[in-house]
Amino acid sequence: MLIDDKKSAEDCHRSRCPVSCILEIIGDKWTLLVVRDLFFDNHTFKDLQASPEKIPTNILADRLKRLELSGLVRRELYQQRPKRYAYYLTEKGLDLEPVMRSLIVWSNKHIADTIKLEDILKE
Amino acid sequence: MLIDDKKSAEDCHRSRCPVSCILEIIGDKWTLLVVRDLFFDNHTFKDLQASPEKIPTNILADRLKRLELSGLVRRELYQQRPKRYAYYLTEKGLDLEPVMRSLIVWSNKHIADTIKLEDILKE
DNA sequence: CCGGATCCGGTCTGATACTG
DNA sequence: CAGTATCAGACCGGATCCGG
Repeated sequence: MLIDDKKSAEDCHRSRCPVSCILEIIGDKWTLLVVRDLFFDNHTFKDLQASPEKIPTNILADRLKRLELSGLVRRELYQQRPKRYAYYLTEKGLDLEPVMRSLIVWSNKHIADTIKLEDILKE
Repeated sequence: MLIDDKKSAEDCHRSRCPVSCILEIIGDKWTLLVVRDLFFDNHTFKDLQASPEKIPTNILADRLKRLELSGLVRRELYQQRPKRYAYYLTEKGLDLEPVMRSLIVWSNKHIADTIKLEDILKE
């Protein structure tokens, strides 16, 4: 995995379209779910794995790697032996908050029974 | 195609997570690109096909169907013989504007050389 | 020629098993 | 616990075909 999507990346850069370019990074089924969990204080591999969508371990590992490569996530060693890492959003990652927020607002308005933003943000 | 993703949909509904739910609709590589083009006054199949990302015709047809089923897009007959349809965002679809906007803002800030929002919105 | 539908090879996903 | 390996099958996307 982690093949470089060379062709898409070229397309993106050539067109210089901001939508196309960001979708190269977060435009798949799982990445934004991982970002969501990182926003809501899940930081270890285990925590991230425990989300209701049950992300497969290999996909999770791959997405974390990609997010790190893109500079949205940074790894931090929190235990020496055995080595354990926690994952945190960088500033660049945290800047996705308006995206997250607008997605939630839309869902709350248009999809019945989704958990309300106000309830989520009680932290 | 257009298989119903039954399992994911169940997961989404069970968790009631707004992020998860909206990603069921727009969380793939192409859908948001189609939405982008609809925002920027491309409405025929041909127009949509002409975007720099060169979406394959079968994928485009599939995404338009899904978007219609989700109620984000409506089709309008604009020519009788041969039948020709134009695609428009519904109100629900237009409500994605803040999502679109936040994505563009993020790209402008973090990805070099992407076309600026101000330039795009000169319409 | 336009708007798709169909076919098909290759890639990626994701369930499971496995390792340190 | 935190990942890596494996592998069948789903899905993507390129090419082609077809009705109007």
